[in-house]
Order: sequence, then C-alpha cells, then structure tokens
Amino acid sequence: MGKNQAVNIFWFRRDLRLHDNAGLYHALKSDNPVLPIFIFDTNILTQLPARADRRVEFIHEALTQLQQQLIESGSSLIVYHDTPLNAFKKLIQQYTIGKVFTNHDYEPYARERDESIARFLEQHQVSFHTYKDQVIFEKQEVVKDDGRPYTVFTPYSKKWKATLNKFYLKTYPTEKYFSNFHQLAAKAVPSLRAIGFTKTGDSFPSATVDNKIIKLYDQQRDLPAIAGTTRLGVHLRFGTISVRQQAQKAIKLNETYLNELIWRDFFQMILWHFPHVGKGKAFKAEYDFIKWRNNEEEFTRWCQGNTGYPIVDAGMRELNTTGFMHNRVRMITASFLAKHLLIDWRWGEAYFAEKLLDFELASNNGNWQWAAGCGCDAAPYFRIFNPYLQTKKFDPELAYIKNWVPEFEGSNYPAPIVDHETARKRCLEVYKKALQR
DNA sequence: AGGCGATTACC
DNA sequence: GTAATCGCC
Repeated sequence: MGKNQAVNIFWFRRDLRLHDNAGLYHALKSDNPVLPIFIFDTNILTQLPARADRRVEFIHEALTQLQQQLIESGSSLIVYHDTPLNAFKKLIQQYTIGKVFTNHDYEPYARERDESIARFLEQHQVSFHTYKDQVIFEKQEVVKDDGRPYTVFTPYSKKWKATLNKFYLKTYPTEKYFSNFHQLAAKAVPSLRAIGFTKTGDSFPSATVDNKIIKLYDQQRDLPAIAGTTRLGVHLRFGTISVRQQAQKAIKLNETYLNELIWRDFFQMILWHFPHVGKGKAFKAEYDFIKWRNNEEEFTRWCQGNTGYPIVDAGMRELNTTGFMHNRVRMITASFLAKHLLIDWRWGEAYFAEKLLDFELASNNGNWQWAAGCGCDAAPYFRIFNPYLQTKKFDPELAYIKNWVPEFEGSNYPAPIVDHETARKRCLEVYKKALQR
C-alpha cells in the first residue's frame, strides 16, 4: 500500500459506470493494480449559479453506486474536491503512479484541462492514456472523402452508417478484470453538503427504458403529451449507460432513434473540429452581425413561461419545474426566442445550460445554433416556426399545454408578447439586413 | 428538423 | 369551397 506499490489510475469523468467502459478496460488490463478516482472539479463547481443543482446531485448518486460496486471488488473510489491539477499533485505525493487512464472529452475546457494534466504527469514520468468511449465515432473517424469534416448531417449520417461494423459496437468486458482493482479500505464519498451543495429533492429518469418506447420512437417522439422519448440523455451525458449498448438497441428497434444517436456524435464531432462554436461564436460568422433586440423584460417572460404563447410557455414551465423539456418543444421555444423575440440565442443557450438535467454542451450549442439559423446545417433563417401550427401538429388535443399552462384560456393568461405575423416580418427584415452585408 | 401566399386541381 | 402544388422567404 501507499508509496511502495505502484498503481495505475483510472480517472472517471463523464463515464460513471464500470461496465463497457473503454478507458477502464485498458486500465484494468495494464501492468499495475488500478486505483479509481473522481474529481469534483472546483473550477466547474464554483461557476454553478445555485447550491441546489440537479446535475451535481445526479453525479453524486452515480458515484455512490460506483462506490458500492467497487467495494464489492475490495477496492474503493477516491473522490477529490479540488482542481484536477491539485488532485493529481496529491496523488503523486501519496502513490507511486505508473500510468493514468481516462476517456476522451471533446469540450473546450476539457481539452485544455487534459492537456495541462498530461504535461504535469509527463514532468513526473507518468504516462497519460486516453480512449474514445462516449461516442461511436469521434474526431476524424467519419470525414468526407477529401479528409475534411462533414458540416451537413445527412451525408455525415450516411457515411457514419456505412463505416459502422460490429467492431465499433463491441462492449468492453471490464468485469473479467475487476480483480485488478487496487485493493484498499473503503473511503466514503463526500456528502453533497461537504462539496457545498444541497439536495434538490428531485428524482432522476431511469437508466433503463422499455423497448416499446424505442420501437415506437419515430411515431411518438414529436408528441410532447406522450412519454414517447427515452429520457436517457442524462445517462448518456454522464456515462451511466454505454452508447455502444444503446446503439445496438437502436439498430435492432428503430432507425429514427439511431439517427438521434448519430446527431449526438455529429455535434461532438463539430465541437471538436470547430471549437469556436463552444466559445460563443456562431458557426456561420455572418450571423454574428444580427442586431439582436435583447429586451431583458421579454427575456424574463420567456424564461418564466409568460409569453402568452401557450406552447412556448408550457415548454419553459416544464423546464423550470422538472429540469427537462420535450425535444419538439425545445425547438419551438428556441426558435421563438431567437426569431420572434430577436434575443441572442446565446442567452437561451445559457438558460438551457443552467436548467437542463441532460445538458450537453455539444448538443445544446448545436441545436441552439440550428434554431437560430447560424449553425452548420441549420434551419434557414426564413424558416420561422409558427407556434400555433406547431401546436396543431404536435399537441392537437392541447394535452401538453393544459398540463403546464392550465389557465391558458382564462382572463389571467397574458396576451401574446408579440403578434406572430409582426414578429415574423420583423425577423425576416433583421436577419436579411445582417446577411446582406 | 417549415410557413406563407399564390396558383392550380378537383369537387 | 378546399385540398394539392409551387416559388419564395
């Protein structure tokens, strides 16, 4: 134990599971016993606006489960509450470390973090080994014939499907090697309170989903009144399920659902090749010339679900109440903010980022840019959702609206924040002006 | 992953 | 009158 026996480290980040975990598999097959760690990154936690945070709580629950499993293998997770650099400084003092293993993360902050950790480890003669785990294809694995990245989804998805074979969906049989975890006395996972947070009292979606939902996915996914989506986003985000196993199900059960998983790869790929989109820039630079109105009072009404457009308000209230919003309604509310209200899509992106349990930077940013028209393969600027027609198509019985905005027919319900036709024309003018430069 | 107005087709 | 089609935003 301690300094004498060399260990290798497996660093959990957004892959909070023991099964079918690429980096963990390679760690367990390596030359030393594996010490599993997790770092509550204070660089991130101190930026969070509230002390009750659904995502921190989700991670905490996932860690508690990991810990139980690790204890069964005679090992223990070591959880730090610090900056990653400080955590590794402590680790190096305490242990003789040969190698550090972890899985890829494609976000701008994560890339900088991993580069600095790699440099630090190198100075201490520790090698850093990283693996693809959270997507089926990453980086350069699916590119155009000339080697450049795709920026349009449909041809990307065709190449994605053509490239796919069993090899890419193979699960990593980590459980064969659990005896290679470093044996140590159980260490407690610090409480939420110890890392500066409180309970939200919310419950989280299940990590398993009825196959029927996936089978009917193409028919029901656009109807917000129906529980027709998987709600697995958060589990893919934090790796409490494996994307490979999920893709296997999708291939068996529903191609439309598989396409959603491909969108997820697509936006991670876009973020990797075009990191500026994750740093506040439009994918299409000319859209950064749009003169946003940015009316703060209107933004507040949008946030609170008081725009006088029932389908928009229903979505925002679902988000505020539950930390989830149905995807069809995400598109409607996003389009409404950018196009009807002419409020900078980045305000909306930030609001979703704060509220969504399943928040994923790559997908959230990609989809907001899609809705605002400034993304790769985006909705053309002149495609402006009509909230009433969207309601007629996707909530014809008004069941979703009645659930979240029960007063929508009463005299207490606000008049529309802006007339649809007026807003539509205004949007076309403002966008046109910016794009005609 | 649309919507709108005009035109045309059909009753 | 109303549904399908088209060009444009």
